[in-house]
Amino acid sequence: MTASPTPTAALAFAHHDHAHCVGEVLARAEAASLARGARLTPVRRRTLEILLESHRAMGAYDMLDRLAAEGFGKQPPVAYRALDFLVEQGFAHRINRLNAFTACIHPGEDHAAAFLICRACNAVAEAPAARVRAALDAAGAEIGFTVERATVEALGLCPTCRTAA
Amino acid sequence: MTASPTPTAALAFAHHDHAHCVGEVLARAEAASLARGARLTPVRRRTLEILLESHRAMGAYDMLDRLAAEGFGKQPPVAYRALDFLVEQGFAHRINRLNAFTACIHPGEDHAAAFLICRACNAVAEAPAARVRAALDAAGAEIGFTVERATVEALGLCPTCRTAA
DNA sequence: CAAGAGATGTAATATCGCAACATATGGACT
DNA sequence: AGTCCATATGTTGCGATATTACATCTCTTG
Ligand SMILES: [Zn+2]
Ligand SMILES: [Zn+2]
Ligand SMILES: [Zn+2]
Ligand SMILES: [Zn+2]
Repeated sequence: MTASPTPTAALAFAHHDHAHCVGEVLARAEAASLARGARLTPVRRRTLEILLESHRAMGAYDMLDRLAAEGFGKQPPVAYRALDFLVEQGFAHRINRLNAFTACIHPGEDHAAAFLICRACNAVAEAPAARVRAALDAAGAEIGFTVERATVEALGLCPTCRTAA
Repeated sequence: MTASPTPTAALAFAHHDHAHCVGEVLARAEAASLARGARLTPVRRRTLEILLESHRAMGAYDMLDRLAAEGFGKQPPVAYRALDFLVEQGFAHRINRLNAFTACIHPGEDHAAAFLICRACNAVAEAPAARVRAALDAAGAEIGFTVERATVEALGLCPTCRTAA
């Protein structure tokens, strides 16, 4: 266990000490919740854990199945509310293209993210998108548009699937 | 859903000779269809016209209502198929964030687009996104990811609404 | 004309997401 | 302690979005 680096986008497509990265992110989410007075309740915490463990983008109904199997509520709002909370707190992201959610790899920090979705294996990586965001801000500025929130989702091939093909 | 795209991104948020811009774009789509052997049939053509005339992002079911009222089929696939065709041909774009579709302002050309969505008036502008795309390609390349298709959607304030506020 | 491809239409169903309401839980305050 | 209130959790029911499967029609091509 060297240092304790922020999980990087590259990790999403590679093997790694997953249990460790789950614990790391979860601990950060807990700290951030505490710091800002948000309540990381059992359902919410478990929802984040499941997202982290699956290490993929998950649909709300997939999450609902998991939660229901563990004794939480069985109706859609249970999953949607927990997921919405995580998104609001910056602990998870919504991937519009997939109607799905994915855990954030650096929860609590303010950051622009781009999502790289492998069309072959469905892995989703969260990449830093500061430069993408800057280019988008500039494109908006040219016509007087002020960008507040951005959705950037790329479909393509991850290194592994690219090699395989 | 209330939005509005046009020939240049700047025009999207301003008044202009709309009838002319509709004709212009439609003519280009026709030429492109002819050139590549795609069949711009009556439903498809009418769907594109409606998109252009409405000058907004439209949901599939809104489009279906319009088409049904004009004597075309009344079932969802009628709208979805026509819209899918237009998207495939590059005559329209899907705005994932809105579950809606909008006419492309330069149909047939190969281009990277970013969509600027005003959160106040729901107008949608299609902005050139070559630089955004380049930045995204670079972000992917850093971890060996090959970007094939990108979805870039920004939420913010258009010039008009910004001034009003 | 016959055969096949592609387009259009319908019915039925799958998937995604939310509003409304009831109940429970946990502090804050007498 | 007990009351009050905000928040969270659970439910029913519904609305919006999207697709599959199949029937029909229309072109084109030999
Ligand atoms: Zn993130
Ligand atoms: Zn892959
Ligand atoms: Zn376009
Ligand atoms: Zn506006």
